[in-house]
Amino acid sequence: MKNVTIKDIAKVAGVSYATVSRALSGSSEIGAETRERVLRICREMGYTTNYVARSMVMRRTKLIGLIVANIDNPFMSELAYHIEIRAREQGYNLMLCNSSHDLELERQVFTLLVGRQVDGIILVPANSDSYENLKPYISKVPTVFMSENLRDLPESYISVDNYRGTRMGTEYLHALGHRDILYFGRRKNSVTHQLRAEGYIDACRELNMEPGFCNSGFSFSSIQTGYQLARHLFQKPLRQSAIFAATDSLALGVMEAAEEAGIRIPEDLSLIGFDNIMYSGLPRINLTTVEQPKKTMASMAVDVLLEKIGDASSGYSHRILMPSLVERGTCRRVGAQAKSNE
Amino acid sequence: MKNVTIKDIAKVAGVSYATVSRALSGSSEIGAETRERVLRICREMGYTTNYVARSMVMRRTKLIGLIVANIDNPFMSELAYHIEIRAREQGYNLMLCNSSHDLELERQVFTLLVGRQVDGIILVPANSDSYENLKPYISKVPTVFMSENLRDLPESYISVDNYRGTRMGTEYLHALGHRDILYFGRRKNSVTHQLRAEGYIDACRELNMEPGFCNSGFSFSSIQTGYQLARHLFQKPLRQSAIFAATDSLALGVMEAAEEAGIRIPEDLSLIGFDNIMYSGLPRINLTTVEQPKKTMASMAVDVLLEKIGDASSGYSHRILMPSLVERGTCRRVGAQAKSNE
DNA sequence: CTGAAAGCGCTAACAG
DNA sequence: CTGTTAGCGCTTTCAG
Repeated sequence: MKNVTIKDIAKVAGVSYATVSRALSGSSEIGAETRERVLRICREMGYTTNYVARSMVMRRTKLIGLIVANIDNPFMSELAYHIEIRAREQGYNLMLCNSSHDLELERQVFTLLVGRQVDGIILVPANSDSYENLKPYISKVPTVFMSENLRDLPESYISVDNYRGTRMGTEYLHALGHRDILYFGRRKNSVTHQLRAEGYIDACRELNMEPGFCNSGFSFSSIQTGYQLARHLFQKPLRQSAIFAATDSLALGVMEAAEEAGIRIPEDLSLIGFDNIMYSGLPRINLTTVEQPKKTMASMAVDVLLEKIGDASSGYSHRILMPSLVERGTCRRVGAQAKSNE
Repeated sequence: MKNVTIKDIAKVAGVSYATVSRALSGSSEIGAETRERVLRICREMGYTTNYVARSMVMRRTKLIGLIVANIDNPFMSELAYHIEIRAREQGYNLMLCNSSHDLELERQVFTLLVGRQVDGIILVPANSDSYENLKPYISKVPTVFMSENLRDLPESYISVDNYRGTRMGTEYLHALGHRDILYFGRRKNSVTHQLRAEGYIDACRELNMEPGFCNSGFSFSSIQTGYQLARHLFQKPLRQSAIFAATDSLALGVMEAAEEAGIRIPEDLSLIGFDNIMYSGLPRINLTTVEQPKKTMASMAVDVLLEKIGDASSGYSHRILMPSLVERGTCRRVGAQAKSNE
């Protein structure tokens, strides 16, 4: 199991181990024949660089810490997939941690990652308190936030334009003839969610509709949450002809409850989500939704982070990407009179 | 950005830095008052252990490499989730890599992880050639394979009893009155898939049914693959009354194609899958399937790996877990005459 | 162009 | 109980 080191190969090559290091690093200050010979011996002896030792002296690890609330969540695992690939392209590897939506745990893994000497951290925060929660530690390592919008906080983040997203969705529903739309799953402790709600509200105002809400409090979005909430909601007949769910997961929960309550989608009720997770494109689900450009967000997060790693004195940047509407099968055109009937 | 080291705190505490190390490691050979004082100073100065340096001398990193074909796949991200949590409980962190179902890439990231000095590797292989592919490198680091069954190869793996799984499913379908079942998506380069096919075949034999196949060649399972294959299949009227899909993803593809072809599930066709990915429990999907106990598999993989790390001379172990049937809504009871009609 | 030597931050003998 | 010292494997001046 003993790995062959630079010294071992120096010995058989009959050179100093500094020379081996030079050959390996492609340094110019080394003779071509020596380089070839050393490299050949490396290959023959199956040498592999010890990155731990290298990191020690180079004072960088080429490691990025990735903290997600829950990798077993389609939105985050899709991000993680693209982040890993992009990072590796750039010579970085990923150290993955789940915060399990827990601020305490999030802080714990953050400091742990710092102790591991990661060169930077990409974070999909547990909630809007994450920034405050991590503030004392963030100065220790280049960090970029993802998905959660930090408004004008002095830290880099990548986010979609959530406000525009819900505006677009609301306008789409309006164009389809809906005049009474329920915003479902408004969440408290998330700026992202607040912005989504604001986009919806403003669109309603401009289109002369009355905003209406079904709040989810502090619980983060999941199919479960959506289901519970919707089940309660469907106990009384619903005035609205459409539901705008704050996330696709929530929308999926709505679907489940609707099924149970005998409410047909889209015949009786139109439904639109936000995120465009993979589930949503499934046959029978076919959820109309507002898409977040996850692959772009992922590469951008890596790029912004590497920039920051490269130049510690650089400032911070906020990148807001445009969402887009994905029309599928859960929204139905309703007549002008649909509003008064429903 | 300069981190405070053991030396810095030794200086202000007025002790040697070995003493600081002792205080930190909770060594017994140190005075209680000294320990307290040192620890207090550590806290005050915001000291954090440099794990890279520690790894260097301890010759272990407390890092586990996790290679999955594609983290953006519900089966694997669920495994990853549980693996990460279990590993962290045991003081290990995860280095995550995607092989993207590519043997060449898989080898690349494997050696990369070895160079990173991970203490062990958990691998969800790209296909059945992974073992051969990685053979020269596996000796360098404790490794456990997951999900793919290695038969009697001398390497540790965790797998579900795939043979029993399809047997169970087939018997279930038979008990529901089905007498002609199509096995869908039989794959070539995977022992796991071969075992699933065998379980189906043997069950058919014993129950006096004629096995029938729709093969997927070498392409790994995905909704796409299932859809393409099923679309082709549904061009001619189907003799069978039920389809056993080799994986849930494939089954989802079947659903999509069935929808398009106007075939109702389960009214016209019963469908059963394998894996029980999260998608399958979704409203409207509600896929009957054979479940793999993913959380158990994940903890077990970590435990087996740590055992191996702890005792390099220990042998290998094959752990085969029992699958279970999850009855949902895609299989329908058919009359005794259903067979002759369909 | 190549060798010698210092040192990254930490642990672990070995002395005292 | 505490200090001294020698590395872990590698990169990087600094001499030659």
